[in-house]
Formats: sequence, structure tokens, C-alpha cells
Amino acid sequence: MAASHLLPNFQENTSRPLGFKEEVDVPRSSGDNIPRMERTFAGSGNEVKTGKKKVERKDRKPRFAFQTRSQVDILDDGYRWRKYGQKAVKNNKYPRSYYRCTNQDCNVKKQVQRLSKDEGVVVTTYEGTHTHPIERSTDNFEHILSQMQIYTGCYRRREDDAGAGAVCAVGAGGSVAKEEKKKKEKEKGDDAGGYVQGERGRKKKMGKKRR
DNA sequence: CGGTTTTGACCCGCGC
DNA sequence: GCGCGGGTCAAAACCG
Repeated sequence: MAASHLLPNFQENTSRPLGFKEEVDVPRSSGDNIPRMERTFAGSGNEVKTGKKKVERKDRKPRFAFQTRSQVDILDDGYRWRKYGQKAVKNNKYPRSYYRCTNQDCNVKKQVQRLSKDEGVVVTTYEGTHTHPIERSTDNFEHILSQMQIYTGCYRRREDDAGAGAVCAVGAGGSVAKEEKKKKEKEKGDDAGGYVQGERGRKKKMGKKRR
């Protein structure tokens, strides 16, 4: 990848407006993924909390935060993502979207957040590494790279200080594969002025809590 | 029809 | 001990 397009600038105070702090840090660490697969609704039982043994695997998934200037939240990096959640952030008026790679073998997650201060800045946080080839051809993606500024900021905590250090370098040929992003002008309804989500999706859950 | 998105509910860890 | 905030799930709606 042509590193010439990338701007290896580490986040300065100027680049991070309010509330951005060290978001990408991983405070808890003790198994925060794998987790609640067994909540399995059903019944009454809450036996899930009884055993904490499930947290054996201390996976060290590296997380990377990228600040990109783009008008679209969804930056197509060549992989297929499926949104599985969206939450409103306290400091930002824009919500944060959670995506997950559709590949079964690939558990890569990514979350996209837009800064309320600078709507042009989109923070994309990747978690994990892809273990499969890109399906979408990155045809003229370098062309897109040239028209967007990418600030590379690698925030890592103690956990991955050992091996993850290398991946931190964008464009250095790390194992992180290509985290390149390219604009997608195929935006569905074109969110015009803001992120006004229509009333798509389920109106209201009739049941209450089935979990 | 299948896959994806939407979105409220739920869960968990941390802070107070 | 309670509350807040962040992260995930899963049912329903929607789109190709």
C-alpha cells in the first residue's frame, strides 16, 4: 500500500476535540467478548452469572482507531460488514454504530463514530484482524485515499504491548492487513443534513424482555 | 426468500 | 449499593 497517502500523525490535542480522550483503551480486559452467549433467554433462569469460568480465554484483540475525514460514516474497506448495534454517545450527538464482519471465521468488529464537533471527522475503531481475503476489489481505492485524509492513531494498552505493537504501524506491512477505507457513494437514502434515521426496522417490541 | 438494518431491551463493569 | 455508560442481542421491518 502506498504509505505516501497516509499521514502518520499521532493524535494531538488539536485533532481530538471534546470527549475524544483515549476512547480506544481497554479498561476491563478480562474477557469482554465471548461472554454472554449462554444467556439463551428461555425461561427463568439466570444461571449464567453463576459461573465465571467462561472468561478463561484472555484474548488479546488489538484495537485500532482511525480518524478519517469523510462525509459518509460507512467506509467500505473491502469487507462485508453487518451492523449489530447502535448507541448514542454522551459527548457526541451522533450515534456510534457497531459493525461485525459477516464472515464466520472472521470475528472482526468495528465501530464507527462521528464527532459532533467536526462532522467531517469519522472515527473508525477496528477490533481484531481479518483472516480472509477481501471479496470486494479495491479497484481504485488509492484514488479515494488521495482525496481523504487519514490520521493514524494507535492507542493500545498494556495487554497487547508485545505483539500488537507491530500492527500499529499503518502501512508498515503489519499483520493487520489492509485497513484502508474508501468512500462509498452508494449511500442509500443519502442522509442529507444529519443522520436522520427513518423509522425503518421494528416499530415496537410487543413482548418485553425475553432474555 | 434471504440477508441486512433498525432499535429497544438487557447485561456488565466501573464510578460515585 | 445504586446508577450510568457502553456494548450486545434479538425480533421485526425492509430491501434486493
